[in-house]
Amino acid sequence: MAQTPTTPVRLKDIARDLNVSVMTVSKVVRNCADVGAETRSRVMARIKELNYQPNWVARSLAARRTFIIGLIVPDLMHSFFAEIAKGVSATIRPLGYDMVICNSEENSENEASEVDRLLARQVDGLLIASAQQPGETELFSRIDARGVPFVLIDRRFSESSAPYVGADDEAIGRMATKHLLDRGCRRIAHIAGPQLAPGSGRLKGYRETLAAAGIKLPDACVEHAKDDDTGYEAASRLLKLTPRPDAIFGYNDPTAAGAMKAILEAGIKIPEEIKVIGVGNVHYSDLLRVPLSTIDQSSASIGEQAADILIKSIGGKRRRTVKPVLIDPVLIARESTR
Amino acid sequence: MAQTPTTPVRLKDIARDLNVSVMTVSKVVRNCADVGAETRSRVMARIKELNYQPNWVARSLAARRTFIIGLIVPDLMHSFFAEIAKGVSATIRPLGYDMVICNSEENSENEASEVDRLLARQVDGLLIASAQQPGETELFSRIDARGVPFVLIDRRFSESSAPYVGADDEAIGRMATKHLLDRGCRRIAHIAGPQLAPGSGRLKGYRETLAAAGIKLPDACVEHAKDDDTGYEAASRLLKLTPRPDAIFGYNDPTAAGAMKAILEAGIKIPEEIKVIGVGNVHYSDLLRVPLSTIDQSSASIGEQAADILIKSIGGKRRRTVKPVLIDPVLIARESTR
DNA sequence: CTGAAAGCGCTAACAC
DNA sequence: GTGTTAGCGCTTTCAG
Repeated sequence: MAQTPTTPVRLKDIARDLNVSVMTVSKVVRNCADVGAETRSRVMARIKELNYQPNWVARSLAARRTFIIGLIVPDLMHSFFAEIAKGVSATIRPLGYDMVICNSEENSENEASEVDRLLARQVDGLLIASAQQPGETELFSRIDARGVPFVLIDRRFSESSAPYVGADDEAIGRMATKHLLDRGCRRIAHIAGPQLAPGSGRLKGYRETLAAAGIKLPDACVEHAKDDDTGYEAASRLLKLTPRPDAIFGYNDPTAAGAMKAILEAGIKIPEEIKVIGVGNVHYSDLLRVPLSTIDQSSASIGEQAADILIKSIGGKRRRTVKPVLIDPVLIARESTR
Repeated sequence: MAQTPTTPVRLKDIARDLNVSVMTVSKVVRNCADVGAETRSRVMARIKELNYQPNWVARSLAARRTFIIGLIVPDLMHSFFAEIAKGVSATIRPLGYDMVICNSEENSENEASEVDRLLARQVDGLLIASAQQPGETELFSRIDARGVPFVLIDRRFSESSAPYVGADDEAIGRMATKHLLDRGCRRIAHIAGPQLAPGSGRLKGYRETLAAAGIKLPDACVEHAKDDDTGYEAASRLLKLTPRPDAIFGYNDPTAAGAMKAILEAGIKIPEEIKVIGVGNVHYSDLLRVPLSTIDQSSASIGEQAADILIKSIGGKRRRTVKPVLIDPVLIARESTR
């Protein structure tokens, strides 16, 4: 069991055994073309035999490339970010990259120090769902100055020229609201999220759609949730309005689920008396007493596409400005808006 | 914005500027004691001025330590593992470690290749929620042979002498079952999970507790869920038994939530006619139509303690065998077992 | 096709 | 206290 640690095999060892130079072995390992067929197979044989594994730290230092990319998210527990992480990982792994994940805890200073750590580790690129204040792009300039490519995800900063990949939040807002209109609702309340890109985009889409339909609602029809857990209270307040809303659009699923809870507790029927829709298609939406209609934002796809753009700009020249990628939302209609 | 990439400052640059040796600067950076007070402050000043950041790749190569630990989980989307990851991260970050996360997709070969990658990256240690077949410990021996410390989490392999940290699954099974007994239930059905450590531990605890209470139930009272999403079907089958169960214990929350859905759809009342309990305390348990009672397994704490043991065995000598750490479960009683 | 020379940026060990 | 000598294990560059 606990045998004495084995010193890993090095290029040098193989070279010595075979009476060739370290260079030759290195070339075989990296699949360079300019190696004689016979030499190559002798080397390959020995490599298998000794189960040689390149030391990536040494390789990274010499090649000035780590094949590591950094991912910074505000909170891994949020299934949205976990799914992005999964999408990123699935995209980069086959290309030989690994990913180090950092949590900023939704705090801009943590984020900055994570960025510094990652840069010190010489990551080849960065993916950031940023917790910087809107408009605050000093951190991004710093990364730029280092010449390390990065892609912003989920939270957009139009002041930075960095590529951006995220859900199309305005489209989400429009889609949810339109769906509710199509179902015959007219007094559509909204529980809005924090004033970051996603929350305000969805709110904007909601307002536009109502306006386009010629519907005017009192300001009280929009509640603001600080937090994922405040859907319940927000909905409780909305239920006291007269006339009562006939629909509630929650800026994400937890909020909408909280709203559903408040509604059902008040003895009001979903979807007959109030329809409810959320955003995110979290995996339990379907398990709620009334399965929750939702807008799917294809989180995995956000991770995949962001990773894709990043990888390309790593290999490539100075990055040409990439147009923001807005992922199209998909409506998942379930019982709560039947 | 897109200014030309700046070459990072090196120890050498500072040394040259100040007419001291690279070593001296290195010592200041690492806070070694043996540096003159004045020299030190001159160096420090220049470090700030130039915003010097050590190159961790070079440092890792020279010091033969990366301060990176690898975490391998079957699925990041599972909030249980995401929470573990968060706990790990929170524990190691302040100590200067970073974490690279790999997904095995619940596949033993993926896991093995991830382990190899991580070893090639010279990680200082490994945390593994393993997808190896029960009893299959060849992979672990390989890691041992390399002398890299690792800690097993969630899935236990008693054949390996590696430290283990996980929930106390038998205690979980006992606690859930006992709670149901205390509530007056007698025909307690169980939806069991896959035959890995957690699933079978919970099943065992369930059986023991029933036996201790002198209750004998037909085999049909235990259904097996392949998958998190099969709670619904499993419960549907259980509901057809006569006499009908008066309680269902799901091996995790998604399963229990699926069961709740089936029960409510059948027009049966929770908790009056059937009580339901799950495991995991996922964050939405509370949002279900009937808030779900559950056993909390303190996932973050699993990550923290595992990371703790790992870090200690990195610094330390050959590891002394560590007793398995079983985290005590906590009962969260909600409406579904009132 | 093969290999020698020259590092990558940093640290360990030991002199001075 | 400070600096020297040697690398860590690999790749780049460029001769042969």
